[in-house]
Amino acid sequence: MTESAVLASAAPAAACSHTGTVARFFRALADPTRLRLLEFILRGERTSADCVEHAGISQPRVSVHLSCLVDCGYVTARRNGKKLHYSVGDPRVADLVVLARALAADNAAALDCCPRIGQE
Amino acid sequence: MTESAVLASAAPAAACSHTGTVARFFRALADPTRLRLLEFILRGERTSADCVEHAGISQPRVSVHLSCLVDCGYVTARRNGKKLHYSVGDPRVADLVVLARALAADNAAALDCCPRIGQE
DNA sequence: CGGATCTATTCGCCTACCCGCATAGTATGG
DNA sequence: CCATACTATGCGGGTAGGCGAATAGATCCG
Repeated sequence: MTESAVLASAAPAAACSHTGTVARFFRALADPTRLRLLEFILRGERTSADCVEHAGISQPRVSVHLSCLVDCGYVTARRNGKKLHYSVGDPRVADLVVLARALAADNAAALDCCPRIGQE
Repeated sequence: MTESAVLASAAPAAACSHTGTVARFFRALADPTRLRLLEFILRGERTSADCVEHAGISQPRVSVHLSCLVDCGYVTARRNGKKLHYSVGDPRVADLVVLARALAADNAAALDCCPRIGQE
């Protein structure tokens, strides 16, 4: 790792990450299937098989969604034998979801009528 | 308004809003243009003209995005003379954005490489 | 090694949604 | 009231990203 790379990763860069990156971060939660999976994993470590059963869609689709959640830093994967186990390490993820749920609940009526966003 | 409707709006329904609704809520922030507008308004009350200039897209498009943010409960509109002024009333909105920015910053590298989500 | 699981990738299709442009609607001030 | 901002809607086109189905790749156990 170069010196500048070390500095870059050490610096939080927090104040100024690009808006596009943050939008992509939100996009990961903007799909009902992924959000459902994340909240499922939030309640405890889950295997892929657990997730497939819970999501009610094909294994390949679930694999893609879980990869996405991992890439975006929401969950981490741990291999144990043949199986992968997924869990949420960062407690801020739960905070984010709880906060969003509270806000969404307070605006559910208007939200459900917003014609600019698909009906489900 | 019916009695049951009154009860429904009085009850927070907080604990159990449907996942689809929350996903729709996130979807509003999943677009870079809308997120950019929200963060702009978060820094102070803005007119539509301010927003058009800041966003760099056409007035009709900005109008649609602002309507979406209003519908989803992120911002409120106030008319003063001919102009509409937009602002963020609920402080939790700022909390949500700050929290998401912090998480996104800590995963920026992986996020930018996630092939499941478009490159911008 | 070889078969049995478990997980990831590719393909084609289809819908959601963003954009610019043109136009319609609405509130205010003279 | 009417002209003039200001704001919202409709349309056509393009791209992102969701889905199922088929298949390829990994990993472990005997």
